[in-house]
Amino acid sequence: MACVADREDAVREVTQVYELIKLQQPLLLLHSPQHPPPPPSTTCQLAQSLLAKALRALNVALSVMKQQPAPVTPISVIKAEPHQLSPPCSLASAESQAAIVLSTATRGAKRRRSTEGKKKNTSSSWATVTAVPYDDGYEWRKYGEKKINGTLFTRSYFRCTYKDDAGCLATKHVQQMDNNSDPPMFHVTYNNDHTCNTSARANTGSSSNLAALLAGCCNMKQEPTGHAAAAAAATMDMKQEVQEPPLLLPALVDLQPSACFHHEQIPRCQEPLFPVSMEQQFVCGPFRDDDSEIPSATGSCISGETSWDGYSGHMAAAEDDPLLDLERFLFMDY
DNA sequence: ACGATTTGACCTAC
DNA sequence: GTAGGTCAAATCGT
Repeated sequence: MACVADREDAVREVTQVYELIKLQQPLLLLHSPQHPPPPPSTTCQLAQSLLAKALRALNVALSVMKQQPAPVTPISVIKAEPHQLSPPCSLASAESQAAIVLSTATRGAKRRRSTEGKKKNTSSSWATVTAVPYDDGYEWRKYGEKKINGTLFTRSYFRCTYKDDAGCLATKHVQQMDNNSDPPMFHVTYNNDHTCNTSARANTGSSSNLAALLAGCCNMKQEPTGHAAAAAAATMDMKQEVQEPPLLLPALVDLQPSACFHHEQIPRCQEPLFPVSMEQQFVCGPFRDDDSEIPSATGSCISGETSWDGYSGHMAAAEDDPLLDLERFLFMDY
């Protein structure tokens, strides 16, 4: 039986760190193109310190969260590796699905992409399970929809809006997993990194992730996320009044796992969080083949709501998974 | 009018 | 033949 006080403590700690990050953000100049950035070394030190604290707090919180019933909005992100893939979607429950990750690489082993220019990217493919598949920081244009065998819902295909302009080959497809979970979960598979913008942006796969932000800050390559969340949401029917998201981190208004962020609240940290390489570089240690969801969940922590849920979803999916693995993972570098 | 989405056809791999 | 992925004309929304 989970202790409510522990949970509240965990949430409180996360909140504090989050607020700290928010307060320190002007120093980080994560989104302040008007001001010249501080020296890279200072920036990186501060960023890493904050990130370490955030991860530690999140770890504590998530440790408690593990005791809770799986909330909603599970999100897991993983660099797809053929050997760690689950069998094609039992599509049974949201909990189990949270950890299910498929790759186009594996599918590619079964079949190759049909048209030219799309078959060479099996190495740049990753998948995520999320409740918010359409707001991942990039602009997508839908180019197809298909009913897939064994699925209840059609699969939607998207490609980068800037495919023509910048030759960006990034694509993704979104598959709703079932209608048993609330909110509904989507399996999103990404192919190809974005080449329509800076390398940092392309590598992260999401301009919104804190680690990506930190990376961009340290590398001084982070660009204003011009065509980010606003248009991403515009690609779908879940259109809300999405404006250019606030440049500063939003207040951590609600850490309750059962709550859902509105677009205005989402700190622009939807999935995919980033490819493995980025995550390894700035957040975590080496991945484990048998625990591949953990890094991704961690990577999403800073964003708030969705990460919590994602983590919980993962935990629910792997009940035997000891927290020690997570702690080892989180504190490896501290 | 322009851009985005829809949808059936087509292509390719298995 | 089947299934997944993409194309492109038609349609829709602004």
